[in-house]
Amino acid sequence: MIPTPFDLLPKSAVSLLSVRQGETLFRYGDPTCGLFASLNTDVHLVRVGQDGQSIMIHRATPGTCFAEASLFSQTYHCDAIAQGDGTIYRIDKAAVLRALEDPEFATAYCNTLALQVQQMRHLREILAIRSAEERVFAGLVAGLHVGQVIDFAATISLTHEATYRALRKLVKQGRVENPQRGIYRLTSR
Amino acid sequence: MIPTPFDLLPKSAVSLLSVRQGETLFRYGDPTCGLFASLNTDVHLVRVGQDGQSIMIHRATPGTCFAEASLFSQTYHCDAIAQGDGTIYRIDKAAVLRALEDPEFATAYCNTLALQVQQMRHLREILAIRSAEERVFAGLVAGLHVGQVIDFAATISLTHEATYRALRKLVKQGRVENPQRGIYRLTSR
DNA sequence: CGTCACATTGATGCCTCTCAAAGCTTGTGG
DNA sequence: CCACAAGCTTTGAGAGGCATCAATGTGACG
Repeated sequence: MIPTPFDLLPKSAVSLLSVRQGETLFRYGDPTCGLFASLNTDVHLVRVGQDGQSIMIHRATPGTCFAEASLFSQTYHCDAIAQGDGTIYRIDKAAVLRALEDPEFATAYCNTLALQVQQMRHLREILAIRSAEERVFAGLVAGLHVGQVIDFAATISLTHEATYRALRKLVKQGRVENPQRGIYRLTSR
Repeated sequence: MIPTPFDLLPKSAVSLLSVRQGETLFRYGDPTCGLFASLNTDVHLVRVGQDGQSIMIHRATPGTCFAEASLFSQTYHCDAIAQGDGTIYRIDKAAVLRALEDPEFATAYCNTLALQVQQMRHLREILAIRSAEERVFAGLVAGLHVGQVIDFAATISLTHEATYRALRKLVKQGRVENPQRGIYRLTSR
């Protein structure tokens, strides 16, 4: 149920949290107790700017881990807010640090982290694309999940209006198909 | 000389490469032989798009590692091109995988990777800022090194002209100081 | 002293953001 | 079963800002 490296941990290391939409898992400055993995809801990691505006720095999706850096830090560096009702795994910090003694776990975890770095670099590449049309297309090529178009737009840092217009252009060009209202996918697959 | 975790490796795991500007360290699809750390020159990781345009996906700076994901992959997923003459460390893939058996190394390396993920998320936050002025300021706050303004502009995905104009505005506001031509830093530090 | 790369500033146009409104779908309660 | 609300989807009009093209200034280096 939990993604790759953490099924190697003892059961006691993992605890289940039931959360409701809008609930805060941790706040900036809280002492770290571990990292998290969501089962079935998005969790937004946001940082509150000087003028009170919240900026999303990560959109954790079901099946992915977040707050990994907390393992090596004394406090959390952002706020985590559940985007819906659901279940979230909390993985104990001390247990993970202990498990790193096990080569199999250590290797698997490094693999996970290295892949994440690679993915973030890919996202960075996409964000560097100026044209909304090409950015949306690159996002689709990257395999980003287009569930709610609004969330997809936030992931690639466009307004949802610009994203809709870009999607429409891509559909007209035949590069993207739109089988249902609100459903988009690459052509020929 | 090499950043944190890798001084734990045996000397034989690290080899030095002398490179010249424009030289390619590896290409997309090459079988992986290890990861790299540059001593004194930038290395650009670029991916070549369908229309032949090269897109920078990472700007490795002196003292940082790159191509970590190659440890767990059979081939490289981008091209690496040295931006100047200099020396680059190549760290043997097999040696690192072996070193992960050592808990001390494994923990240190996970720490490095987790921090990198955190930094990438921070960069992602910066790239999401629409206003050039605020984006430049956020880049400075993040501690991004403003050596060549042109490179700094590329890092935050702005044209260098927009970056110069934003810097000028920030200087006028007193948020940034410009002690010398081409040198910018935050005020009061 | 000439070349070259970076730094800096100017003018223009396009593209995306912003604000606005209407269509579509789902769910809820009367 | 209908009405209404709420949220996503879609499209429109206008404005501001960044990209783009262009030119000049400046310093380093041979």
